Amino acid sequence: MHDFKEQMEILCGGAEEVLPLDEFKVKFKRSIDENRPLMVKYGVDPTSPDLHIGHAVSLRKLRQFQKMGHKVILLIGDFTARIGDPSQRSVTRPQLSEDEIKLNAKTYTKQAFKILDEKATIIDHNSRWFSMMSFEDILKLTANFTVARLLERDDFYKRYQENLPIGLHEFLYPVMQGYDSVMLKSDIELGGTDQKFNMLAGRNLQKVYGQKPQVVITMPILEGIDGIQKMSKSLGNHVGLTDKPDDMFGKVMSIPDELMVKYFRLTTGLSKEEIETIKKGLRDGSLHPAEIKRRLAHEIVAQYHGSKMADTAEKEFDAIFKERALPMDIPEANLPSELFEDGKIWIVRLLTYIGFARTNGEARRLIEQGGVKLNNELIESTEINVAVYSGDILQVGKRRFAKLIRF
RNA sequence: GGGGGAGUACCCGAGUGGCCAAAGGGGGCAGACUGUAAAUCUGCUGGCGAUGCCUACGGAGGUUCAAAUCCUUCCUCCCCCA
Repeated sequence: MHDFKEQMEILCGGAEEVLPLDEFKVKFKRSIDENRPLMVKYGVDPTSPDLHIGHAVSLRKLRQFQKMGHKVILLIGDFTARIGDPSQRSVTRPQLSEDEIKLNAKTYTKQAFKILDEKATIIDHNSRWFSMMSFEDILKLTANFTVARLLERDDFYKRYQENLPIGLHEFLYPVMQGYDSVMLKSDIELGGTDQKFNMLAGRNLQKVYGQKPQVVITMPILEGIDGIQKMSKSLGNHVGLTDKPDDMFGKVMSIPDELMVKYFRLTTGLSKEEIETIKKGLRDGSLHPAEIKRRLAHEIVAQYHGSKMADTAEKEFDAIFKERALPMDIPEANLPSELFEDGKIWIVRLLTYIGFARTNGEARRLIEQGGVKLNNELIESTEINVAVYSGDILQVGKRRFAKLIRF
């Protein structure tokens, strides 16, 4: 076992903020002295079950706690999800049914246990208390907050300043999240920096209810592979925990260079020193960015698929992008014979039929821009009919391939 | 309850009678380059087997030779005052 200082360092490493730090030290010390595990709360939104390496940032931190003998409470926000959170934008989120939520939560936990230790994890649901509350209970609860206080949250503050709408129920989210902490008597709550205000609300409420306030640990938000917006499935810039090794490798390779160090810090198990070396090497040019990025990709893939699969993914990546070879598995596209006339098919029709272009217009554009190859030969005209034999390879752009099968 | 503002393509957003399939940006796609699907640069970005036709500026009507633009009406959203 590491000593106290070392443990603290590990637990705080990569975190954006620990609020307040000395309280954390005290709690942590006492937990060791009394041999009593800390209860670390982590709230989960069961609306989108697919986890990505952005979620993994927090999950990995939780795992560190578990490794030191502490417990994680995975709180499924099933109550909130049932109401649907329309915060921001006008997009009304579909309200989820209880069954859907259950299913999502199940997928979620299954994926989370790729990182977390199931034995040291307690799963709970906030419907357990919220569904029992009366309006009177709610009023009593909300009386612990003032509007001025809630307006401190910078998201609310900004919207208020800019005359943008703030839904009343949105005001209640921090209240609810805080109440979760009361019900769970959590010692620590972990979450993204975007959760800071809500988590701090938990501290206030716990004090009101005579509990020792939780320590709040915020984790940085990981940008997606576009390097700009936060990683999210709906933005399509995510690296999913269940992505195939090849995809995972490729996606990581496409992050902007500037993000590499952050990714190392938040998504891999590399030590502080190793990361420092990388950082320096990149700065003085002694390390090649492409090499570093492939190491990053390898590290990440290895975590979820094992290092053997990571090796294969790396080789595959080289084959396609360095040597411009064909990938190993090319999806097959079946072409029924009625598509053909005299053994030939209009190239535009072929592209749309396979799904490489949504419309004929799009297919024409691809051809005009020199992005379409049949058996490695550039298609130069939109007005030709091509003969197709089983096993022929159709390629669009650099990375879309199909093996054509006639039947 | 009263007053005001807005709704344009995947998103943001310009356009106040014809030159509008609609500026600009973002995103997406393709090409070049290379170190990768980074960065940068260039091009494309409603549909149709296509020098034309069709569909489109919240919905429905109307005025006009001609409507994103003017009128009527409905819907939706927002703000301010009370």
